[in-house]
Amino acid sequence: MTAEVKPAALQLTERQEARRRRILHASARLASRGGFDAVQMREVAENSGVALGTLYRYFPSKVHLLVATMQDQLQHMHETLRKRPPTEEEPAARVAQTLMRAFRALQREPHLADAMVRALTFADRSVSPEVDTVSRLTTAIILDAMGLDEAPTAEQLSAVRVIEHTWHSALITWLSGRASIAQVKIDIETVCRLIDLTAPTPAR
Amino acid sequence: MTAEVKPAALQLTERQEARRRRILHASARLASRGGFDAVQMREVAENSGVALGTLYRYFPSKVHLLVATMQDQLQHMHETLRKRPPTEEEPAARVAQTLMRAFRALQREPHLADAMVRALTFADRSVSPEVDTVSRLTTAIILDAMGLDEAPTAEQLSAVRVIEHTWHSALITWLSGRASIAQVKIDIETVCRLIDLTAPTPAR
DNA sequence: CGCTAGCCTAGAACGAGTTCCAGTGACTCG
DNA sequence: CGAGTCACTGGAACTCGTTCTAGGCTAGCG
Repeated sequence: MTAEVKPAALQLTERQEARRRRILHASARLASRGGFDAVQMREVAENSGVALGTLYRYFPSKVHLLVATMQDQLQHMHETLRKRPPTEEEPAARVAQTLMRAFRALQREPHLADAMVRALTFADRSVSPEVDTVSRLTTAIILDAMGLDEAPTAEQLSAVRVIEHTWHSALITWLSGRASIAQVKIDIETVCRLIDLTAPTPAR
Repeated sequence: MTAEVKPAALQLTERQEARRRRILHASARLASRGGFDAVQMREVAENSGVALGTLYRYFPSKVHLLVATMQDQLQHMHETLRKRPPTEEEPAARVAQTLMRAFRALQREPHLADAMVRALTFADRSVSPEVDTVSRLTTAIILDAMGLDEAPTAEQLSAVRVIEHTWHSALITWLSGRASIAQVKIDIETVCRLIDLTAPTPAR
């Protein structure tokens, strides 16, 4: 990671950066209270001391705002995870361990997780760039966890994409109460087996 | 003292069943025009010759309506797929072939697919039973495609769940323009490898 | 110093999902 | 036959995301 890749924010002044932070903070706070529905644009604006129109200048829709919130949280998590890399040996186990850590972190703020994930999957084409950024962040977290020596192969990247798919979707089923935590764990462990399967030096 | 009954499936008169059909039909038609946003409750009501309040009696929210629409379409697809079972030999290939067929069918009505999938992933707890029905239908389609002789093992069921996760999430990335059709194909083929991996009598 | 350009604020206004209400018609039970 | 019940109708009303308008404040520039 070299420079800030904020697309919407080109050279913000300090006051503007502070506003942006206040908005994201208010968004996360409201989200952790009551999830997606609790993040109401008027309230976000009020809580961050900004006019409604200004909020919309910074984030052109509620989904944009929540996806940006997710970016923020993910960056946080990425750093945290980096500080304590997984203890397992095998790449598959390392990824599973990392994702379960992330999952436990989300469990602590289920409403926030709900808001962010719902926004992410509900996002339409107009939010694609931002969603893509989130996706790249997630990919980076997984690749980090794998602890590869060399660049990943195309096959491995496919496996990582599938793991991401499973991660998001499993999260949704858990958030909507249709899957238990144990089931999410099993699903993650199952999909992580793909990593062994696509290792360049097969241990099959 | 009459017990509260689920309005969906229990003891509808003929006129009511006809109304329900008209509503679902109007919903699908509007969805195939312009996706999620084009399905407007007032318009659905008008197009199916029903008052708005009545529409809400049958389907308590737009998401409920669209998930029910998906149920309907999935049932259709299940029958169609049954009539032409996959030609491949190996279970993994059979499932991949079946899902790609389903995918091509969705490509023909991308807006409809958009509306249904967005509704599905956006659904909150109040829609859990309906979403679960959709999930069971999908599971049935995949299990059918596998062409098992015996009941699936727990491991296989995990693999099927992961395939479902991947299916939904890959669909979303395609619908929001962040993945190409080729990429969806690769992801599906990748995840289907889990089937071989969890086969009770390993084919390799 | 005054002007113009932007960004910001307050608040009205609009659209679509959802809820509510008064009335109507049909069917059942007494 | 009469009364009550219940689904349906038409439409008003409410909420919240989003857009629009008018005016104010700041900054840079002549």
